[in-house]
Amino acid sequence: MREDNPNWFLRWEEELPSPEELIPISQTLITPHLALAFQIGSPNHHLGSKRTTAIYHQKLQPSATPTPTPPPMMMNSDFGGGDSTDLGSGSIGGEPARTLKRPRLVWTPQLHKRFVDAVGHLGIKNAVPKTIMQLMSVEGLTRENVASHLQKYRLYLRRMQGGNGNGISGGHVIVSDSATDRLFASSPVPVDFLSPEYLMPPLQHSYLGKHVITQQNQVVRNLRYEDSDYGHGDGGRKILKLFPAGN
DNA sequence: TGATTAATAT
DNA sequence: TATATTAATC
Repeated sequence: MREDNPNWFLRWEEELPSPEELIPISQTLITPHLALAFQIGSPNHHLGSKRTTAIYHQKLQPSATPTPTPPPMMMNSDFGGGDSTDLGSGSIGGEPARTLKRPRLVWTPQLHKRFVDAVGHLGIKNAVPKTIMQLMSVEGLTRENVASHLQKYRLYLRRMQGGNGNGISGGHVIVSDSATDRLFASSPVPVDFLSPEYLMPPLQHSYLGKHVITQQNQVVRNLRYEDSDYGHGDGGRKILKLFPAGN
């Protein structure tokens, strides 16, 4: 139990961007499937695609082919060197963003842990999508991904705080059995986020700065795309999966 | 401009 | 169901 150990939080606080947990990415992550998925200019009339908003630059396109042609990707894999995050930048090969859909992100426990760790290290004041995203330093992760996850995460915290059904208000341990909460419950909740000031009042300002990022950009994680039709074989949306370290 | 939230879409 | 997107608002 964590309540018993006054240092439990100190510990996980220190373990944040532990590179050990990150896998030294050094292999190609983009599979032919991926490439295909991205070329989804799609032989199939992408009718109904009202939103062309999702613009995803093709960094996987070695050749300058503005046209949706499925080139066997193969952007060399050895970017395991020191490239940290390029997806966020938006300009890779100088290729302007293409209008491609970003694969749906899967929040694996590992990824979520990173998220929680980042939040814990940032503190209330700085734990906003942008900074969280930056601290997480995961290639391909967008501010929106984080914002969306953060929204859900906050709802989770709130449920717990109020209900007190499973969570422990005063304490720090939160236990939930709801299938929905499994992911969230799997990681310790940053003390800052348990603060009533954070959960209750919609106050926008008035928080004084806490510590800011201690370690920054950890550099990439293992990234990989997977094929699977999420429930309904709908359009055939691809899923982006970030694998746990050591995998 | 970016963050938050709720609603809604996929 | 989980995640994405959008719109309204701060």
